[in-house]
Amino acid sequence: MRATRFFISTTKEAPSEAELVSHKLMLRAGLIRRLGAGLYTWMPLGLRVLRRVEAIVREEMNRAGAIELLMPAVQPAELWEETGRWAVFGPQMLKIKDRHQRDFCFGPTHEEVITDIARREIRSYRQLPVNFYQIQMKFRDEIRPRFGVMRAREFLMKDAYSFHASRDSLAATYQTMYDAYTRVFSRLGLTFRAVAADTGAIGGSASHEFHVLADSGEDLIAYCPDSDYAANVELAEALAPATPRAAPQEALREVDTPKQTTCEDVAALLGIPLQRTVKLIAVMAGDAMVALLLRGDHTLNEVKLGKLPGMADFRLANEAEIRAAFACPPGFLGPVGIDRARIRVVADRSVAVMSDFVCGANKPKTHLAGVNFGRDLQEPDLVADIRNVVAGDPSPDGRGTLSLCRGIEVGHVFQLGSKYSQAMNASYLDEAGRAQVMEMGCYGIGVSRIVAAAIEQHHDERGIIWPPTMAPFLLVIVAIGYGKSEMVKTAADKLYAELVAAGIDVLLDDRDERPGVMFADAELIGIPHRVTVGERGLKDGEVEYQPRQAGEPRKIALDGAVEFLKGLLEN
RNA sequence: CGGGGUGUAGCGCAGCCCGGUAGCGCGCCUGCUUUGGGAGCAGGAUGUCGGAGGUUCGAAUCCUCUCACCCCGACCA
Repeated sequence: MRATRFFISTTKEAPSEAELVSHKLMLRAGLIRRLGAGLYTWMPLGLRVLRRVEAIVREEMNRAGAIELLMPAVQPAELWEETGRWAVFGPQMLKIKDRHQRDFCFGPTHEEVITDIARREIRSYRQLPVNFYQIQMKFRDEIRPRFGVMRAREFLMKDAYSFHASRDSLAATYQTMYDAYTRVFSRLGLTFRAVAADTGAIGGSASHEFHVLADSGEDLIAYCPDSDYAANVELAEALAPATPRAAPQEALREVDTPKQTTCEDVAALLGIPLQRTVKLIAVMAGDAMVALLLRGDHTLNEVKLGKLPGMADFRLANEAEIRAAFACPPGFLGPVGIDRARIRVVADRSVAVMSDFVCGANKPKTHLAGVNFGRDLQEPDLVADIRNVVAGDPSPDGRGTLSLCRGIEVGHVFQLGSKYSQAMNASYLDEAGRAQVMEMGCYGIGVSRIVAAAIEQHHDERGIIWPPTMAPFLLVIVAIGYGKSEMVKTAADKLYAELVAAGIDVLLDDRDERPGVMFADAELIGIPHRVTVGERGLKDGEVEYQPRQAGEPRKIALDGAVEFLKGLLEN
């Protein structure tokens, strides 16, 4: 491709709306342009990258035995009513009406549509297993789209759905997909990690997320450096402390805390570690108030809490509810002396083994110290794991301690089981001629998000550094004075023609720009390899090679340049 | 949805408090010079100041309403 026949639109400054490095660079390099909140045009350069990612995903899906199809982006409401998700998905779904006032949505996902295909097409166990996939635009009306294509409303996704006659078959395809995902992200040159994940509302028995590791990631991942344990913090188990509760040493006493409403402040006032304090979080489960006890240095894990019996629809109590139940404003709540007939107490495992701790006194401007279970208050009604793990916690697999890192979720695989096939009556006849409900798996990859995630991981102060497999061009020829120097034009054209003939995806920068502009653009755009052709070198029969990633520029003979570059790019 | 903020040229911003007919940098156009790291000189074009209403002799500036976007939070297969 010649730059003068392509469309390159770079800027020195990024629009103020961009916060993330990847977002800024994508705008500056002219990969994307914003149309509205969470809506982006993929400009020619960006589209080339997107297509590269798409191609690798497609290759690996095909290799893994998945079969491509393409489903409608717009889906009728009736299908979603069959599974009950028309209501469940709620405002995240873009609902639209046609001219007959019939309800549709712009598909946020395609379980219903594919299950409808399966129940119509698959009648016999002989047709199973089968794995369909598509690469298509999805729309989810995110509460707050942000970070450019990282969390856009319209985004490109690869979604695959497998159907099985048995759980074993599902598990086998799940593993095949897991392996295929590993290949995809490896080929894309990303540093990633597969982590155990919460199955959430979609249900199912097993689930892994694939995360590109980056400090800007929205997800927190707990992993064990000494083993292969890795899990989303939403899921990572905080083991019960190994040491039993110590016997009380201190007497119960009140302490004045005139302005201290947080565990941090109270601990600082008393000069004790934060780990000696207990905080009470009041939540409502239906009409009943539940008091959650967490150590001062821990935070509530809402996913874990929601899985406890009767807590599925919990919410934080508001101030009026708190005052009614505790006769005390928030900031001084504690578990001592409360009406246990009306308020259930759920303690985190780490709190259950504490003694002589500090907590609110249910009295304004007052806390209690030297508090002990059994002596000063009843034991908790329930002891459970309801906190987020922190770095240094023991790994749930018993091998070392956990570390935390951030990740960008770019893939997710689920064993769905029969949730959708049951609801939509997708069945087949088994060998004995009996109708059986199919087992299902689903497997997603955020194709457009990968582009942003890759930039988060691969950039420097000058711009993007594409992994070669997803670069819009593998190599750029910067021709200095192309329009002025016959010598440069001749050499650059010849080199370009020979590289094109060799099947190398090369960009010839034949614009009438100053060298600095062309260098800066090549670096911003992130093309992995650069060859500079100028009169200065040509006089000695040389051109200059410079990798984007790192390393010194080196002079190479013009004569052997094509062979040199071919050899270089084959590695 | 709650809290905070911003809308002025293609992009980044100043001007607003204190009303007087809109400016800077980058980019863009023309010419000359320049050509191995975002050129120099000279000339030039570009704005319904987000929208509507109001106050005023006069509104980018003050008031009311409204829309859009951004940030924080809640939410999230």
